[in-house]
Amino acid sequence: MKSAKLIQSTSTYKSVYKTTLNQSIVDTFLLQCQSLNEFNQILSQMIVTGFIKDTYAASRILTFSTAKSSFINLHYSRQIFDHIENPNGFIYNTMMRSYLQINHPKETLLLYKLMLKNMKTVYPDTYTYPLLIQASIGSVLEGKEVHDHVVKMGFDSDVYVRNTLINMYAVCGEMMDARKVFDESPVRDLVSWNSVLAGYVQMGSVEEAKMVYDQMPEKNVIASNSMIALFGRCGRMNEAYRLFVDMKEKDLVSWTAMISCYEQGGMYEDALVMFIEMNRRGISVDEVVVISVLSACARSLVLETGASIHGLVFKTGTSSYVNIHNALIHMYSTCADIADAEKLFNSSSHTDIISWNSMISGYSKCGSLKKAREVFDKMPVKDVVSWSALISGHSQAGMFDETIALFQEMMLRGQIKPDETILVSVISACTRLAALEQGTWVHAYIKKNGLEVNSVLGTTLIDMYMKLGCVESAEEVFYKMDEKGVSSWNSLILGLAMNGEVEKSLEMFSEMKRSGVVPNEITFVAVLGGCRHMGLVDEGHHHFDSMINTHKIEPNIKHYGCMVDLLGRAGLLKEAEELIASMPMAPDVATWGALLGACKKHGASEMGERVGLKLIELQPNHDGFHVLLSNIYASKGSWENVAEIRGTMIENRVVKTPGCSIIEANGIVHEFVAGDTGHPRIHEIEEMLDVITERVKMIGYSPDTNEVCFDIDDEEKETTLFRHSEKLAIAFGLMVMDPSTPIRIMKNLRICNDCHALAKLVSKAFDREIVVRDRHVFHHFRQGSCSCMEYW
DNA sequence: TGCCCCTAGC
Repeated sequence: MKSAKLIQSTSTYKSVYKTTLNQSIVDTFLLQCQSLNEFNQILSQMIVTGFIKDTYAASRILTFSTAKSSFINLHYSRQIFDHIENPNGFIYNTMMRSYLQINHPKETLLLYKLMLKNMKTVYPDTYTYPLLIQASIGSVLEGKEVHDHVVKMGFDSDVYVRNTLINMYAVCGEMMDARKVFDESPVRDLVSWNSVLAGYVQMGSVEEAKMVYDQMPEKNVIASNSMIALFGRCGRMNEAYRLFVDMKEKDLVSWTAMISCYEQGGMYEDALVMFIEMNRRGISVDEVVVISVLSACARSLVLETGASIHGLVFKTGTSSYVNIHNALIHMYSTCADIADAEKLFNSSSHTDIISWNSMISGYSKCGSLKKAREVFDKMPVKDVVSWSALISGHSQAGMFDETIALFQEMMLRGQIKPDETILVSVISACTRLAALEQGTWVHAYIKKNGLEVNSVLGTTLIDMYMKLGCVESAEEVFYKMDEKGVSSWNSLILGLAMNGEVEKSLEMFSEMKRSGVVPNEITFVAVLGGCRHMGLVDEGHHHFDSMINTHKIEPNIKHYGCMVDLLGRAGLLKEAEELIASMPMAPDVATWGALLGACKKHGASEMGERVGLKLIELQPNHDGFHVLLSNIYASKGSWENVAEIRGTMIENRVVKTPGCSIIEANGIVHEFVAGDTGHPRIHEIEEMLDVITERVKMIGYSPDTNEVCFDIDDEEKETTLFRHSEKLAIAFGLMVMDPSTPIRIMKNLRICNDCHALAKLVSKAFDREIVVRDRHVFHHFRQGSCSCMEYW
């Protein structure tokens, strides 16, 4: 009865055997069986003759069918299983193992339930529980349940069962439980030791792993290889190497582990030397080691070695492996040998997406974005890496508009979800373009889709919000981050200081130290920069000293630059000049430039002249220094000297960088250049400027004409001043933007005294918040005052 | 009939 359905599918074969079946005939037949047809012949015969009722025969046919997954699918095997009248433990185990092998652990567990239901005729044995334990990997709860059954049924003394339990807990990251099973084991074999060791290795718990390894009664190659890899991952190269040298029997994997340790630790030369030594000793190479060593070549940009490895793998015939082929293309394109990359790429069948992606990133790295796009367009199937290579390629080439356009194209097509690399590229492009709306959209997308904001992505978001003047949003990102790296803190500290919240910035610096994150040299650039904004001379000195003495960080030229600027702005010009003289390295243009700025601010025209002339000598084509020096002369009315500077500027072909401000209004970015008359709404803007002037003059504005360095009369000076790009942008913002939205402006140069004074008064007279980011710092203008407290 | 099995990547 039970066999009716199965016979149907096998009925065409019923007359093959006339003789009665026995095990020896079945065995002979199975030995030759190579297709489903042949299999069905014997199976139908077994059913018809009733030989299938023989438990041993049934187990043989089921074992055979589960082993031949190439022509018998598991569903069919299950049908056979269901037709076996008195399946024993062995038959259950075989079926359960098959489900496990095709990754259907749930079916394995269901079969166990069936087994328990039929407990009168069949019992789980020591072979059943390892299978069940493996089937419950992925759910600790299920694993514990199975563990309970093991104890209840009395199988917990079996070494196989215990070892599988150790492995299960270790894989699930439950090392306490793994360790408990291990410690309580009456018998421990090599597998027990290796399993518990593998758990610690996977967790990266190097001390625990080391302890287990040292206690092992006999050290096997696999355990030693794992330890080498673990030491490497933790950056403990010396220990990895010592272990490697001390190993009595090294195999190919030991060499590979050591080489990839070096490769991943950035010690590319050591990796290559080790590979050469391996070859010299005549140890054969495999795919894994070749890929590792090619990666070392790519990362260290040593094309020649890479090419000689190419020669070697060509000889051994491994170059035809797809993975090696791809690694070669990657190596050539990364080393900017795009011609050889192309040659290999064109010689392949183009079926592998990885080689296409390598070509895209190769062209991107060489700056051939057009070619990268061509390859991209020709690709039959694109994955997230293809988009990532193209998008980050454009971002790295400074093509920010294109970066965002590509991202929009990708989102529009809707097939690929962006990964973290893409998001980081797009967010930094938004930062550079001051495209806050677009950036905020990306952030909203991340939140909406519940994407993980890891340290890098979070830091990029903080950086964006801070550089676009949205302090609260930046802080929100920071507090929601799970893992805060030193760069996350740096972005926060730097951003707060940049936005005029220096006190908070310094508080965060203390908080950072309290939370155990070790500050690095960038942290101190941020901290000293904060002190500089507020003119906190004593505090600046204190942090500068603690950097050297407490944190053992050698000050670099940027730290000195900050200190010079801090002292100079505070009017301590002599002290600043002395600090420059005490620097262990040659002061750079920025350092002298800071001093020159300070001279201008404090009207120290004698020192200013000296420093200015020195700077012009150091960098004759820099526009800013000429302008600064010229301003120093202009402010004391030395028009002859001003004219002289203008002469040198013409002689040195210095072109004054025009001031340029951008403002994003209603999703569109508008650009204004000083003296601009090109904007389509320029007449309205000019009318608005008149309105502004009238209103602010009533509350005490008078143009600060000292800023204009040319010898022209005061009325004309005033007109020139009113063509400054930020004023045009402010007027435009007042015209078109909703009063509830702050007017955000990005300027390429520093904001001038006059524009600063005007912006303060506008914020009061028009009751509007204005945010101007200049080259150095943010100015949040609210109700007549500015967050920079007049330090900029 | 079984448990552990290390090394690589756009």
